[in-house]
Amino acid sequence: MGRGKIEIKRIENSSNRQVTYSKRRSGIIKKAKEISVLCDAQVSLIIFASSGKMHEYCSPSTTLVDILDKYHKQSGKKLWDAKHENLSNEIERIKKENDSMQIKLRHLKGEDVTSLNHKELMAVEEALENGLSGIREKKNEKIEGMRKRGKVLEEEHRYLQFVLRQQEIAKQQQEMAIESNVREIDSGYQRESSDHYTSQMPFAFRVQPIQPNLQERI
Amino acid sequence: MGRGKIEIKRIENSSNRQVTYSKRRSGIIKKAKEISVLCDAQVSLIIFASSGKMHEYCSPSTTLVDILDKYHKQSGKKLWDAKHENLSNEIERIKKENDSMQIKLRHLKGEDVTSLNHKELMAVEEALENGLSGIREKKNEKIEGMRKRGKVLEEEHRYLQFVLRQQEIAKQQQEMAIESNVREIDSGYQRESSDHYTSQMPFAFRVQPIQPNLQERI
DNA sequence: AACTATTTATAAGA
DNA sequence: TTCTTATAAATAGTT
Repeated sequence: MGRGKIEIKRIENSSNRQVTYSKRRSGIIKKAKEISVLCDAQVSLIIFASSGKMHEYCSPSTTLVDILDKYHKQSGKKLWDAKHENLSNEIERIKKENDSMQIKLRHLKGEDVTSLNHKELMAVEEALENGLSGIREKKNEKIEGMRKRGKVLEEEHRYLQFVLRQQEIAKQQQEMAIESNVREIDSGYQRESSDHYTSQMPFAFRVQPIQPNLQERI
Repeated sequence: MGRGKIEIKRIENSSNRQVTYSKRRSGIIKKAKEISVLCDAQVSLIIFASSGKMHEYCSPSTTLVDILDKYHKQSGKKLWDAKHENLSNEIERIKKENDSMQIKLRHLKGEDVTSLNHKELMAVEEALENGLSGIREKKNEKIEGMRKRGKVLEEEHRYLQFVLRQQEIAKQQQEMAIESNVREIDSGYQRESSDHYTSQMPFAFRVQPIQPNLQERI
């Protein structure tokens, strides 16, 4: 279409080729826009000149990624590399896993069980019973543990009170001893008294009386 | 270019649009071929009709992947990576969902509950109890349903036996009647006997005795 | 799917 | 390059 007909073969004259490229490029992009609008089509057009310069057109209703995604689905050709495919597969796999877990959870909540047959109902019931007995066992263990720890705390409390009392007594005795020294008289009372209190200390606390990390196990 | 000028806007008439699409599609693909050959250009053209059908053209000297690779390098736009990132994010999201469900399921099975505090234990226990009572309710409903259907079947069974017996009796009576006719004597026995059996038929079965769609409700 | 009157694209020239 | 214009090509409406 022009002053003369041309054969469709490479234009050897470089500047002619350049001019024709420029003209036809804008022509084809115009056509792409038109078919997009007129016919509700989604078009992706990418053109590289031999110089390496790129031009593109993409329908306004979509994106290149979107079109390539569709292309991928329809043609089956792998554009996205193996890595991509793997990711897609993994998503598929995880989604399935997800769905089945969701169903299980629902069943365990007693939802959506109308579709289950008797055998399946029994299985769910058994699972719930097992779970419940397990949970109750654990709970009881905890309660028992707390009870025991309560006792231990009580004993520790008693021990601490004992130590405190002992320290107070020691202090008093020291003061008394100082008084004695000041007066430079009397002795034999101090040691006897100390022995008395030490023998009152519960045996269990003479080695490592305080439980470490007590809080963390509650 | 045609019998009349057209405005470049969506063609509302569906079949017109379809025809125009077809014509212009081949036109634009021809143009793509021509610019490829004439100007040594590399062209990728992907068109989706609104119907979803795809057509593509790619210069013979290259491939779509190649062009997209170049596109990627020149435009700096991430085609691959964006897609890749999206997929990765989705996997991440779904995995998290997955994990939390898995933990819930474990807890409901009574596993891994050591890490739970007392309040959480109580919550799990309550969920199990609720589920269990729900399941048991459903199960009992089913059992009750089965019991009822069992009764219906029993009654039907009795009815069928009754009908069968009645038919046998009728047959016998017919035979007796024939014998009577042959001998040309006796009468008054037949009718009495028939009335006797009809009165034995359970009242409930005199209208619509058989339940329809019995299987479907099991 | 073919036809054809027109419009549109563009090759060559300025 | 860009503009012009003669002509080829594309295509809208029709059959």
